[in-house]
Order: sequence, then C-alpha cells, then structure tokens
Amino acid sequence: MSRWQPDAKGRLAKAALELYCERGYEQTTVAEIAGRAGLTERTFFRHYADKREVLFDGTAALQELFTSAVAAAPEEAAPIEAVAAGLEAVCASFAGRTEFARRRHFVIAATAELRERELIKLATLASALAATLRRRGVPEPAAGLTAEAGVAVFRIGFERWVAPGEDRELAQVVRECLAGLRTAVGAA
Amino acid sequence: MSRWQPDAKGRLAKAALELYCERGYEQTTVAEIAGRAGLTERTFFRHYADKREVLFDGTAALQELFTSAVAAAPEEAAPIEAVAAGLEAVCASFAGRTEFARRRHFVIAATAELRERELIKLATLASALAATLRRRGVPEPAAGLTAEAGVAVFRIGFERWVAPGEDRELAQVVRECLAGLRTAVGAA
DNA sequence: CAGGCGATGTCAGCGACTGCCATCGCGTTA
DNA sequence: TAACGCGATGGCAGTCGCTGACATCGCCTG
Repeated sequence: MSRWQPDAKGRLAKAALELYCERGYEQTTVAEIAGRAGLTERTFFRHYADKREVLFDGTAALQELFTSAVAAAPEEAAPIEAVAAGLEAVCASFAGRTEFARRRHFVIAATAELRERELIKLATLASALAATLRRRGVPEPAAGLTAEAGVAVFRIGFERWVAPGEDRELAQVVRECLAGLRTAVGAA
Repeated sequence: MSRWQPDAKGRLAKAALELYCERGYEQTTVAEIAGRAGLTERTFFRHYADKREVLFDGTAALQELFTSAVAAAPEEAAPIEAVAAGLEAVCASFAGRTEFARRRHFVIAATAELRERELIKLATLASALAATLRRRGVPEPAAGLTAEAGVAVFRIGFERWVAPGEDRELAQVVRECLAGLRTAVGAA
C-alpha cells in the first residue's frame, strides 16, 4: 500500500460527494474528505482550490463541449439555432450519468455556498458562449443576451429533469423549455 | 465619545467599500473595516452575516421595488411587458447614485468571491419575479424563463451603463437591451 | 434609583486555506 | 547499480473568516 494510490483527485471527489450526501456540506470538514480518500487535508488543497471546487471538476469539459457545438453549427444558422445545437450536444453528454447528476444536484441545491459556485460557473459558461457567438459574427448585445438565454434554458430544463417524477430525456425537456422561452419573449 | 455613535451599520458599509476600493477585497480584513468604523470585528458580524454581505445591503429593497412594479402592471399586460415595467421602476431608483453604483460595481467585478454573491442575489431576484408572474397567472416554464430574461436584461444593461464612456440614462440602455433580446430570441 | 434591555466588547475556539520545508517513490543517467 | 532529479505527498505553523458564551456599557422605564 504505497504512498501513491492511483487517481488521488478522483478519490477525493468521490469521498467528498459521499460525505456531502451523508451528513451535509457544512457538517463535513476537508480533513474528513481527505481521510476517507486516504490522503491529508494539505493534499486536498493541492488538487482543488477550495472545498466547493471538488464538485465542479467537470464544468470545464462541459463548457468546451457546448462552445464547440455552437461553433460547429452551420454558418447560416441563426444565433439561437446555434445555441440550440450546443444544448443538444450537452444534453447528450449526460446519458448514463443520471444518478450522479441527481445526487450532485441535490447537494448543491441544499447549500447556498455551493449554489453560488454553480452560478458563477454558469456565468462563465455564458461568457464563453457569447464569445463564440461573436466569433460567428453576432453583434452585441445580441450575443450576450442569446448566450444568457441559452444557459437559462439549460438550467431550468436541467432542474425539471432531475425533479422526482420526471422520466423523459434531458434533451426533450430542454427543447420544451427553449420553445417556451421563444413563446414568452417573442410574443409581443 | 460614547460607545454608541449613530448608524453603526452604515459606518461599517462605508468603511468596507472604501477599504475594498483602496486596497482590494482580499487584502482587507474584517478587523480593519470594523476599526475604521470605530467598532470591533465581533460587532461587524452582528450587522452583516459575512464579509461579502456588507456590499449587498440594498438588494432586498431592490427586489421589493422590482416585484411590486411587476405586480402593479395592468392586468392585461403580457408577462414580458410587466417585467419591462419593473425594469423601469428599478432603473429610476438609481437616479443620483451613479458614482456609488460605479464604485461598488467595479469592486464586485474585480473579485470572484463577490461576483458569486452578486449572482446569487440576482438569482433570488429572478425567483421572486417568477413567483410574482405566477401570481399574475403566468404558467411555468414561461414565468421562470421570463423572469430570468428580465434579470439578464437588467444585468447586461447595467454593465453597459457603468462602463466608461456611457453617458445615457440607465433606463434607456436597459430598454435597448430588452429590444435586443426580443430580436435575438424572437427571430426564428 | 433599581432594574431591564439592547448594543457592544472580550475571549476562546473551530475550520478553511496557505507557505515552507521535509519526505517519499519513481525514472533517468552516469 | 548507485546517485540524482523531480513530482506527489505529509507535517506544521500561521492567518483569517466566523461563532458561541459571557461580561459590560448606556439608555429607558417604572
């Protein structure tokens, strides 16, 4: 049992989610997370900037996926259509991870500190989307607004998807939300 | 020099904004804020829940103003029209506070921790707006989406308004953003 | 003038986070 | 094969945000 078990970062993330579920985020200390992963508190902070970040490791990849899909949309597609293509790609990436997504979502929803972190991740995503749209020739403020709208559609759709009783695909729920936004905002 | 100078809470807020501007949020300790206000660290935490909250004391009033205006919109007004009325009311409340708004905004924009707090305040505002719209008979997900869109319009408009070189009224900039959103999302 | 009461001060302590240095395990190279 | 470099980890001390418990102060009321 060497000092270096493989995948220290992943073990920390797994231990953290477990403990946050079991006894709550605030009642869990970093030392406890590290202990369950067979590491020390100091090492935890070498892998994750803070106690919250351990739940948000995948967001960079999600952003990359979203922006790539938007950039790859047909050149003649309207901004909102390009965003819709990005939403499809992101939704597809959640296939087979429903249970993980649910557990993670409810931990975050239960803690104000974690919701704050989630919101800034989504804001960063919106910024990246806006930049991608600008690169497609969309002017401001349309680029920023369309990006914000796209993220809002994803967030609200995601929340509906993880709610108990919902059994449709994530993509389907998100599509419905996008249609709802068009109706609500577009109708004069 | 009694123990109780008037308006301890206001003095703390003033001292905090000054220090955050002078040397930055992270380089300022709560003890320093309290010291400048002639109080102790412990007393700071009796007035504000944490070091961030001292910059967000006005948000509750802003939310009240916004939702009241939405609720007071003509019954036959479409959801987005009611939100537009709320935006007008909120914009008007910034009259004469341009300089304060600017200083506060740039401090927040410069610090990730403060941006997080701002985002959750805006999210709370969006929730309250959605609830107000539902009370007007707007169904989900239109209520939530319209509320999100309204907050995004305000935020983006506000950012443009505080930017150097901008000399129009806040209300005017926000109106322009709302029109931009309609065009971007409504155009199929 | 006594007592109540709210605002403040004092103190001890926990937990998040950081800097610094020592240690360990592995691969490279002479 | 032995010395070396190097990245990952541990240990430790220290700062700071934040909290609970208790004492103190000043005002107000009876």
